[in-house]
Amino acid sequence: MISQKAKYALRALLALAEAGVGQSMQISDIADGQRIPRKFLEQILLDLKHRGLLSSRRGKNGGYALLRAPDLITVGEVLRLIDGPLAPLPCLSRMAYRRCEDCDGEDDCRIRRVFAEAHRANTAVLDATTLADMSGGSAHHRILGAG
Amino acid sequence: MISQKAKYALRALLALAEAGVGQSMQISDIADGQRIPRKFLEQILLDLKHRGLLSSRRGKNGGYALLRAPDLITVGEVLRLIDGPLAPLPCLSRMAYRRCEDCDGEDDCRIRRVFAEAHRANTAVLDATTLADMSGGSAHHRILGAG
DNA sequence: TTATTTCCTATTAAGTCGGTAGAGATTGTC
DNA sequence: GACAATCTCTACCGACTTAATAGGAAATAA
Ligand code: FES
Ligand code: FES
Repeated sequence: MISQKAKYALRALLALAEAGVGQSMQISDIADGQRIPRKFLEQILLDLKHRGLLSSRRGKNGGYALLRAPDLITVGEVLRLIDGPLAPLPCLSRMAYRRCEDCDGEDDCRIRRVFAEAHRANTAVLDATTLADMSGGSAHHRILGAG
Repeated sequence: MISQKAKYALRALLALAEAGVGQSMQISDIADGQRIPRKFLEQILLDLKHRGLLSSRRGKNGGYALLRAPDLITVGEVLRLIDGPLAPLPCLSRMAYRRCEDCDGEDDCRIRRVFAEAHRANTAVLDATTLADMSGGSAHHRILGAG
């Protein structure tokens, strides 16, 4: 399961994407519109800002805005920012690789082999789908749409 | 990430699969051979027995044995038994469906749509790969091998 | 100067993870 | 029957994560 936090993040980003790349929205507006606890959303947006996905302005007429076009932000990227590694095994993570201490060797590991394939299939979808694809309404996106 | 427990379970089942369907192995033998904490493995095997995957016998010369042929036990099934639902969202789980209370409707939910596809891709692999496939050494198995 | 808004840190309650501990029940052997 | 081996069951533990909530500090606009 993805975390509730990641789900909130995606909904918030989707709202910002639909507002437009330069356009800013305030926390309260997003929280109200998307049914997200306000103070929780504060943390999430702040986090996304620190990680370079959003810009912000304080004070009156402040708010958050996307720093990148929606078709350049993938679901996989957002998920990794919020929930951490997508990989089902530490030895398969690209962002947080860790050797499996209880396995003999990665090349021979039969568990690793099957999960590598499942992981590849999974991330093929998540890393190919952008916020723009999600907004579009159609389930098709870059890779699958072309296939 | 899958849990350490699930990883242990798969390794133990793989050991039992290689011993043969009727053949039994003792907890200690599996624990030693697979580098799994003995008492933890006890719980895992007991759990797998209660869930109908293993048979057991107590007392001297006791042990555990597979109740089904290795080519009839999928990785996906084991994972669901140990870790619970594989689905990335409650509204996508077949074994533990729960409505998403913070979403408007499932048909319109854009988050649901992308994760449904990722989930389908993921489980296509996990539900098609059996213990026998894993033992086989080749990365190919039923569905992918045929495609 | 005041209202508005984001920024930041701390705290919390409940749950999960990866074990450990120890007594009980069953089976085989002498 | 005694005894050892083995699985069975329940409880417990510390560390960590999750989904928030709280409250004040800092910046901005009017
Ligand atoms: S090497 Fe990572 S699961 Fe075996
Ligand atoms: S309906 Fe389940 S994520 Fe929206």
